Amino acid sequence: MSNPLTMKLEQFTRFSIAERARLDALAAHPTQTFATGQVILSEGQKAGSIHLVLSGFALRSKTLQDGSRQILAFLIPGDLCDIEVFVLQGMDHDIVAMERTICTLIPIGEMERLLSEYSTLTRALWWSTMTDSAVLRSRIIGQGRRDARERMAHIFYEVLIRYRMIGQGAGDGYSFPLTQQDLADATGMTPIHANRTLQQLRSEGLVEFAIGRLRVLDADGLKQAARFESNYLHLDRTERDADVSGRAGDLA
Amino acid sequence: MSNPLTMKLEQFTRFSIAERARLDALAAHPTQTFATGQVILSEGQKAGSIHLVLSGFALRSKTLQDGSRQILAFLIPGDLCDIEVFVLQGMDHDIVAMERTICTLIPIGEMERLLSEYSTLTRALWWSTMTDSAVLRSRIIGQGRRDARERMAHIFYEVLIRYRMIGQGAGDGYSFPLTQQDLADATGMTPIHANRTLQQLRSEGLVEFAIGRLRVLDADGLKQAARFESNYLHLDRTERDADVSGRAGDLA
DNA sequence: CGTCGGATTGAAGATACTCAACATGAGTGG
DNA sequence: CCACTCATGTTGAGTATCTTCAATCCGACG
Repeated sequence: MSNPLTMKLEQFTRFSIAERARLDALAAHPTQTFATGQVILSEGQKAGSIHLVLSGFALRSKTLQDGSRQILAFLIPGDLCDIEVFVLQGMDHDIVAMERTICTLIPIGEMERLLSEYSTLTRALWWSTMTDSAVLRSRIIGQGRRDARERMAHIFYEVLIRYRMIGQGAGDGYSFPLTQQDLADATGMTPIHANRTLQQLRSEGLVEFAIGRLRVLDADGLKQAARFESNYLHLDRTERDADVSGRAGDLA
Repeated sequence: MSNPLTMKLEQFTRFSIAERARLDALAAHPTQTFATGQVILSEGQKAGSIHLVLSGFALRSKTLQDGSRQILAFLIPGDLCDIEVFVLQGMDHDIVAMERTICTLIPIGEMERLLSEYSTLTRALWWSTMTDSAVLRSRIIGQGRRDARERMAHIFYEVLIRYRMIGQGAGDGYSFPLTQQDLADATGMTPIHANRTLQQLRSEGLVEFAIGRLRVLDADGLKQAARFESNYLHLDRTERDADVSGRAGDLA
């Protein structure tokens, strides 16, 4: 079966049989399972292997000296936690599992071999890191120029799209195991204000946010509320997000 | 003479004579000069060559439909505007020159050859994009968890450090050709509030901000005011920022 | 049944925004 | 040389958004 990384990268490239097999084989490596709340990688750490999320949900977070925390990104299946190890000396933030999360550990050497062997893969991975950067930029725009409601809607919508990229989130919502406190740390507000903002989105009939799960009731409305601009995700081969209510099946 | 890209990358790697020569030779390519305010690359555009800033000052900016603008990053000599062209279909934001700015245009093919030829360079460039991401993340932290004064101080300090990485900014401040409107767009405030925040930093004796030029009067104070955390820049070979008042000369 | 983490509500206060006026300086045309 | 415009910077006053500090509620779990 196709691993979620393959699925994600296929948004961008069409792989040969050999490349695809090689990529899928990554999931065969030994895995490590992390419990809810467990730290996958902590600031300063430099692991000997690269962590690929196979299933579950994790996030990048940074805690400042005064205790305030900022959530930087969400990691869903198919995301690499730390390709940075290739070149940087250590993590500059933490990665924490928000539900039972399984990672494949890819030895650095193995990854290096893979990259030198298949230049298509190198490009695909590069694409992946570039779109990650684009997501970071879009979040800066959000924090700088969007109000609380728009920011929260934007996060919900972005995660929805990303789930759909790996062929999930079509049914009744998707796994989004955050507390309102976490949500506040992601959007840069206080938990109180996050609560009220959430209530607003609920009352507008856009989303339902039960603990651990988000259900998008009105995707178009949510997109509008977020003032979402689609182009930054650089989806080459997909329908983009014109039809989010649509079929997950034909992404593969 | 060494081009600013070489200088920057040497923060991370030590190059062989051949590699260094090859890298320096990039500056020999045809250049293009942009006037103040001129758009170097605009959203949606996909140029046939990669733009490397040789001298001047530019920024990445994104204008939303409602006219509000967010400045995403500053580009100083040694920065690449659009390595993304390798893998993405086009720019998702604009790049604008803020003073007379000279770019080398490196044909994509040439860059590809360079990368396949010298794996050290590939790594070094990878390091560069990774640190760029780290800067983006730090800005998210800023927008989310720092107040106006801290945000502005942070931007000033970050640019100071980055200038020092390329061996500049030691004397009486550095080129920072922004209006208060631009500063507001970078920090996510209104120009009025940017003005007042700036006045505060001035009255505290931390900086002087004449038009087009920033002078840091009290680097340590500024760092403190920004609640700056040094590690995210991943400076391997330099003194980091322990001694910002110090000597630019021995960076090379 | 009590405790505990999360969610929710209220009210007061701070930070940052809006709107509007005014100052300053560079550049332009009469 | 002066009047004019225009972009930038500055200041004031009123307002909105978001925060702080409480208190309360609720369901899960021992």
